[in-house]
Amino acid sequence: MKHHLTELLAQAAEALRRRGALAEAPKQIHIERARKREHGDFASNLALTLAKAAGCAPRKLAEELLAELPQSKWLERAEIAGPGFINLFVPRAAYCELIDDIRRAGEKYGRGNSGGGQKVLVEFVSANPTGPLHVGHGRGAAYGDAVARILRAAGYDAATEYYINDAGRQMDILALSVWLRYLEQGGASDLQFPENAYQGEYVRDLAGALRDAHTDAFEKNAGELFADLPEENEARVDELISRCKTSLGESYRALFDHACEAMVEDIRDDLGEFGVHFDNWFSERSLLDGGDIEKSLEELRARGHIYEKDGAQWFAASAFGDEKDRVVRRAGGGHTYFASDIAYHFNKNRRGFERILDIFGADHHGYAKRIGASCEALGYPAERLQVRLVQFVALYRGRVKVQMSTRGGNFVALRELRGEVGNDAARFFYVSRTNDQHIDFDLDLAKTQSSDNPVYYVQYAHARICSVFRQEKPADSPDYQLLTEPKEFALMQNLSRYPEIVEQAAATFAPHLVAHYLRELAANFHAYYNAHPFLSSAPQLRDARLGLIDAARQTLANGLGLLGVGAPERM
RNA sequence: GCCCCGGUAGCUCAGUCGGAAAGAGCGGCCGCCUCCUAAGCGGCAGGUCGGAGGUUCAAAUCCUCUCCGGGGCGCCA
Repeated sequence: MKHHLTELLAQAAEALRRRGALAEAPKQIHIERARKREHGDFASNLALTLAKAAGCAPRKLAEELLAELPQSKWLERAEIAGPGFINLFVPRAAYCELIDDIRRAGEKYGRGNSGGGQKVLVEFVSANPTGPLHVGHGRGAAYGDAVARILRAAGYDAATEYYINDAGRQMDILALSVWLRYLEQGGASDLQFPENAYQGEYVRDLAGALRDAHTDAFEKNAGELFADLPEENEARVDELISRCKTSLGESYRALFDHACEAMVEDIRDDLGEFGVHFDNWFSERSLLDGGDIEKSLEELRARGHIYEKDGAQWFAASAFGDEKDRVVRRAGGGHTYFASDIAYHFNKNRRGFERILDIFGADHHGYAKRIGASCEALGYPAERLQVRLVQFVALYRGRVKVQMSTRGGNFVALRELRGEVGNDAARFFYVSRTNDQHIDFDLDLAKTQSSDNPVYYVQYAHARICSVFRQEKPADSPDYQLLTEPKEFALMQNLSRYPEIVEQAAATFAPHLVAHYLRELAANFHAYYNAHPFLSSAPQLRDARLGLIDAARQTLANGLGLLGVGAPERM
């Protein structure tokens, strides 16, 4: 509808240009939904923006545009208002036709092709598999998954991916933590579990599972393990890891893999229950094994962006907008985490994606620039990579802020949140705010007043319509011209906005637009429901009304689907 | 010190590629179930859009400065 009217204005402008009244056709025609009923359905400021260049008063120019406006079944009339706005009125018949369109399209209503089949890779969550996901990861999961669904609806070819950090020190610490718990459970008495190892209860579960699978294959004397350890906490853990590796020899790999695989499986299950399924799980270790790290660094070196200093190898990131240069290979040998990132994005670029979307937690915002710098240095277009940060989720119990730290084991798990408020409420809540807005989540409030959550309001609208249909099925093609109530018109108008919402949400990676839209649409329906009877009205009017709310039901279901939230038939 | 995000109604937030008289939910107050699910609806009250300049026919929206809050700045991952 919007596209069509924009096209009409473009044709009018083009006609003026041919006549010589305009020097050139407008680059972009801006048209928006009118806020007031008396301003029609759509309004354009075209005449105001062109007036200066045309050397002509805006209202006069608007008049000339109107004279050239082609006829269309979508356009009843156009008016000039205020300083020179062009207000466009869509005929009622067009809205009536729309109801049929929606019902015929079914779950396809709202899908568009603004994406043009572009291949997009959406990477999100990517939490270290060193512990269960917490509520912060949940936000990334809900956001990333909704973005991917919306992109697909808008005609993008979107693939989702989880990057597994299955290499590096944090994972060694997890393996060590599991091993120590294992020894503890085996009866080791003089064991001092380090405070900076992973404290969570799940580590004990992993140790228990390790014993179930391998009995006492990993038993060692704990006593000598703790002799003469360094004072400083981090150094002590590193020394313990080193002794663990020496002590276990070949079987360290089995310990490590056991811990890693169990954690990844736990994360996969957790996300699966949350309705988030990834197309691909990408292993960091595969970058090492497949030689991608060497290849990407070699490519950077060949392009002259790697230099040596203080015995380490540096990537000249500052030449590409980063604050400073970054180490990729340490003086002591071994590549940095950043080198893996370079290789990972090198790999992403080579897989043929036209756009690469990284969704990070706000604490990773520093990486955006350096990763972008590396992609550019490797010869890929800077605009291909886009990064969206998801701001923090602060948890409160009453007025007390809950401190979260994965290592301390003092975090609130996504699983716990899901259990308390439910998947639907959690998902809807997570995406109700823009990604760059902090969320303060009061767990007590979520538990005691869950009906305050707008998700129920929207779902209830859907369930109510289904309930009506259990008593009377909607007919196929009623006469929608019978729908003359203002509330009916408001509902139709809002239904017609849905494709625009999807398109805009995709263009700006903004699922919250869908959430807010659904709230409005549900409000339209509830108001209508209370004002006019459906079943008890005259047969023909009844059929028209049932058809209208069927279109509303479909749109609510489609929108909820984009957010990964269920559309229940009963509540 | 530098970088990122935010500051809009009592609270939580939309609106920010400039457009016509600032929007919603919650909370508060007043009403509505002999009738399709009251998890609902109708109405009322509530605003210097953090502050100051600037650009413009037009600024919550763009620019500059400034104040306040949150987060980030390792040869950690």
